[in-house]
Amino acid sequence: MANEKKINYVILGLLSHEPLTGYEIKKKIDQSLRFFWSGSYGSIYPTLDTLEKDGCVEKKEESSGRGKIIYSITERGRMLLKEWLMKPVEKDELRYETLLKLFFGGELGKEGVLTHIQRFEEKIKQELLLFEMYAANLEKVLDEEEHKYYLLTVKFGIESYRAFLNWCEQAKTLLS
Amino acid sequence: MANEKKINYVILGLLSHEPLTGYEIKKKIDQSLRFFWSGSYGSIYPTLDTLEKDGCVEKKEESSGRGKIIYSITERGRMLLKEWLMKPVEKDELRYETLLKLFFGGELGKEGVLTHIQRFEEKIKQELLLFEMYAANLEKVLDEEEHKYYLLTVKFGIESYRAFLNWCEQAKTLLS
DNA sequence: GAAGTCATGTAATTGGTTACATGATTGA
DNA sequence: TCAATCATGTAACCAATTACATGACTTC
Repeated sequence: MANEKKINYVILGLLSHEPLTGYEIKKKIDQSLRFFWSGSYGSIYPTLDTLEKDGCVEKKEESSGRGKIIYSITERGRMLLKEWLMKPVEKDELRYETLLKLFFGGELGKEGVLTHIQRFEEKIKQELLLFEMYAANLEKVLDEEEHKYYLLTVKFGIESYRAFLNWCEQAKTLLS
Repeated sequence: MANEKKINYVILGLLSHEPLTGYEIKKKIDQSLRFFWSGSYGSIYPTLDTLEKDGCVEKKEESSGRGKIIYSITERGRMLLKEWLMKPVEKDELRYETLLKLFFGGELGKEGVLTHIQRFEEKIKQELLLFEMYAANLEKVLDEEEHKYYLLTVKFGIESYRAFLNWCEQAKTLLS
């Protein structure tokens, strides 16, 4: 596992919780990590292959049923995951097209800018509701240690999105 | 300008304010857009080329001095920029390695997680100070219309970063 | 005259995504 | 039986970044 691309660690991290198929890994990413990470089949399946060749994961083909391929993490995989987890973070990146369009608002005009803010606000409100539901569910099962860490990331989403909504109000005032 | 990659519009947007060289475009991105966008020479110079071939920008080579190539936007470029600005936003994306590492905190352990939170907090505090300076400067020159839109994006940064710091406190409490 | 910045550009690589192909299983 | 979902995989593409190469101008 010479290369350091993050999808390696996303997969190892998810497998460190429980054995999963490629398909299930994709679902976990879309459900639990979607706020701060993404990944496609086109990166997941090939990465599972190389992780197996490098002895970081083991595969087990179901003999009955659909013949699913269930991957689990090896000791070596767990070690490499831990090593990466301890390293300082390299990059936290925000890429908001909304802000890009607002920055060029002089060309777009006030009405157009307000439309973007409106759309943004609605999307954030919806997402926030979901996050608040996740958080409420996680709070109920905090006895399990890992849930604490999931909750941490959900709370990050909640705090951020509340701030975004707060900003929407400010922005509308500033423009009116 | 058949393809829709965003760097096209970043450049057109910056040139809609004033004529610039490729080098200056890079600086503007790093200074004013860095919170929500990025771009490298390897994408800027080739894009300027194709934008010129498509009649969206015009170049003017300085005869004296260093022979800088100064680009300015054409009417066609301005039109295409406006068209894009009016379209709904396609993607607002956050990619925070910090949150990824926290999500796998079960494997890393409490101390490790706290270290990441600490590092994150320090970085955000520094950035926030800068944003607050920018905002203060912009508030002084709000008579110029475009500054309002710059301020909007800076304020987004400020609100977000304050929320992040608030989350850091919550997180530390939750873990202790 | 050396270091730093200004300035333009390119080749190789990266870290993916998208779209497609294929087929089994499940539930209405 | 038919749509939806489960499940695996690949080929082509893409929007960049990184690292390098080159050289002029400025400032100490």
